[in-house]
Amino acid sequence: MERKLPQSGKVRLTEVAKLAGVSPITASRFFRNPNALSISKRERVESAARELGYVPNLAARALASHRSEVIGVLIPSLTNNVFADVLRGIYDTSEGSRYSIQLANTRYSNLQEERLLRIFHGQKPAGLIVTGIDQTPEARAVMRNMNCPIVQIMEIGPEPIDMIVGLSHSDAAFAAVRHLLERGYKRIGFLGARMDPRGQRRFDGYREALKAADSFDQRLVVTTLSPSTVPLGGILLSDLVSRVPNVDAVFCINDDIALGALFECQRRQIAVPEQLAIVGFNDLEFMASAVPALTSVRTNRYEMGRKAIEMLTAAMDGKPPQERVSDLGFEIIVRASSPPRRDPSATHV
Amino acid sequence: MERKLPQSGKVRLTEVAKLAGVSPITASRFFRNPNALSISKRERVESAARELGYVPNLAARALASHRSEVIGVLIPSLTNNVFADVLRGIYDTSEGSRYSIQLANTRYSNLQEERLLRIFHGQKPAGLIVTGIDQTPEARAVMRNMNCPIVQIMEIGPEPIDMIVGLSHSDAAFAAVRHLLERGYKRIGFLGARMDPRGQRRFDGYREALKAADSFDQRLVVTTLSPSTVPLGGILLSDLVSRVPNVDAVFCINDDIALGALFECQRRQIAVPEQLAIVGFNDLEFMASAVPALTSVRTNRYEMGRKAIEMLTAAMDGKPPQERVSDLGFEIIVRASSPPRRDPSATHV
DNA sequence: TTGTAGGCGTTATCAG
DNA sequence: CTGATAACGCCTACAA
Repeated sequence: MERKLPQSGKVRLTEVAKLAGVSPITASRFFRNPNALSISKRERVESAARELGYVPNLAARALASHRSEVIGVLIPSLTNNVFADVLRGIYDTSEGSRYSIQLANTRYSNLQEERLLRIFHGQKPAGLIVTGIDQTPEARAVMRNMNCPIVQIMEIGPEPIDMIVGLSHSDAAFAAVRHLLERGYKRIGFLGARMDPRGQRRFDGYREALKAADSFDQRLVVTTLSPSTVPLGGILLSDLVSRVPNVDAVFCINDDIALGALFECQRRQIAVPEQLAIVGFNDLEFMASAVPALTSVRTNRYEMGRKAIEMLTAAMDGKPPQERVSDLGFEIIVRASSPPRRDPSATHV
Repeated sequence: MERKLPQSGKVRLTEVAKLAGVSPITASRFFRNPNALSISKRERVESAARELGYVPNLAARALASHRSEVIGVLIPSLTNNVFADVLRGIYDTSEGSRYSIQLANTRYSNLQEERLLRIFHGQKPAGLIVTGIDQTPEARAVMRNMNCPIVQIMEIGPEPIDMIVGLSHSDAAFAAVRHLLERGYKRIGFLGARMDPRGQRRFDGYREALKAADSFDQRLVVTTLSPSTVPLGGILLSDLVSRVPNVDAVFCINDDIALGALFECQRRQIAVPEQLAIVGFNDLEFMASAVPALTSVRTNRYEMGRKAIEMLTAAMDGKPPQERVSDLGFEIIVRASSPPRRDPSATHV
């Protein structure tokens, strides 16, 4: 019985081997580990493959070897700039390797994440990158079954599934709020949207910093579950100033909210930073351009993606792990929106 | 000879078929075309699959069927917000289908594009999405060899490779500049960065509109090949006003440049829109929030991604093409940054 | 360093 | 509508 599929001059490993005068398995080895071949055969296979224009059939390879050369990547949003940078790091770094990226969007939903994880599970990926540390127990169970290296990205936390690279969002937020406190601000508001787990932990850092200074006040906290957008920053700021007119600084959960807050101040003729200081989070490029330039917390997002792929490929290639936890830290980038406060009641310096 | 690979309770189609009391091929049909089965068998296979937690092996499927269920997507940038929206449309829409997305980043390089296309070629994708209409002849040759439906996105133009969805960037820019002319602006500058093919065509639209009004002046054009960023918008604006101090409006190649230009005006105390009108391109969310709110050209980016997948899946599923060219158009969103000009020399209306 | 043998899980084909 | 049979192209395991 003949198969009728048009084989369109398909070149298989067998053809390459025949032309090179070696057995198929030798040719196969050439593509996976050239160094295992004698130099003469290596060269013969190489030129034969080139001559025939051989392209390996990845499906056959995956079927026979029980593993694909796919790295699954789960992120919660495609729209958020923050992930664009991480993705760039991931794609740039994986491009050199033999692995390809399979991206999926959880839309900030744990259920979606579980579902996607199950799909990935069926594809036997060589490695996996997941966002954050808040996977459900079910999701963690699926991952443990996947039998491949896994890197959690964006933040660090206790009990990593396997490897983890990121920063402590609560520490970063704590430091940002300390910066405001040290510069003399007293009534520091919090503008939060989306309030995903990382946002929650930024809020935790904010609260802890203020509690330590005995300045925490629930009325200063304005949050919503809606996705972060620039316009929303304006709405949140409006809310805050109507509730606490004498607020003197705001810590925004991210830069989009901060920009929206700045615009709202411009609209309301609230002088920034004289009447209100603003601090954002992530340090997107526009923060330096704004008028006034906006203080923010710089996170190493590109680096996070790069590092995740490096850790993963090292593990997939069987190299001993150098480190399972990589804290990429953060940096408070101080700009004009949060100068030392000129407190009328303070002595002149 | 036994294989030693731990099969870890792997559930195959055979197991499902056995439990359902049908032949493997019948079970196989269930997953591809349930309607070809009698209702009773359909139900038996379904419950058996569910009970066993069966997940199809995509590699085996691809090997046996000679086609992968992968849609290759080539975009020039991961950082640019514009593509994030398109990607969201692509991922959202493909999620329901049986196709998965393979994303690759050309980094605005034709050579990268060719290289990636060759890689995709080897993977026999079920469909392909490429950005723009400026593929090299070599790239076009590779694509023709791929023997799968192809959709070009972002813009429409002559000689589509297969299908195409987008808008005319020159028409859109022309309309934006016409808007300024009609509102009485005389010296309309152009701020351009990156200057990729779509940027070039926006410039073409700008130039044509001004030439038609006999107002084109090369000194009003400030461009750079550097990637677009908000800070760059400020630099370009500085350049423009130092060259043509009495410029009364700027058309910016995109919204990032427009925002940077606005910030620079704030810094230089140039009143917007009284002294200078600003128009951007893409209508990102922040345009409506800015102070003043910025006029822009809305493009249907999410819809572009959605439509591309729809056209592709229809073609891949063998449906007759409804349309090979889909012009999604654009809309000038007029905001406070480009009001009718109060020309001192004009009569009062 | 190289080769032999057999199977990975699915689907195409054709016959009922 | 259903089933028997034979691939799909490559790789693992083992032996030499």
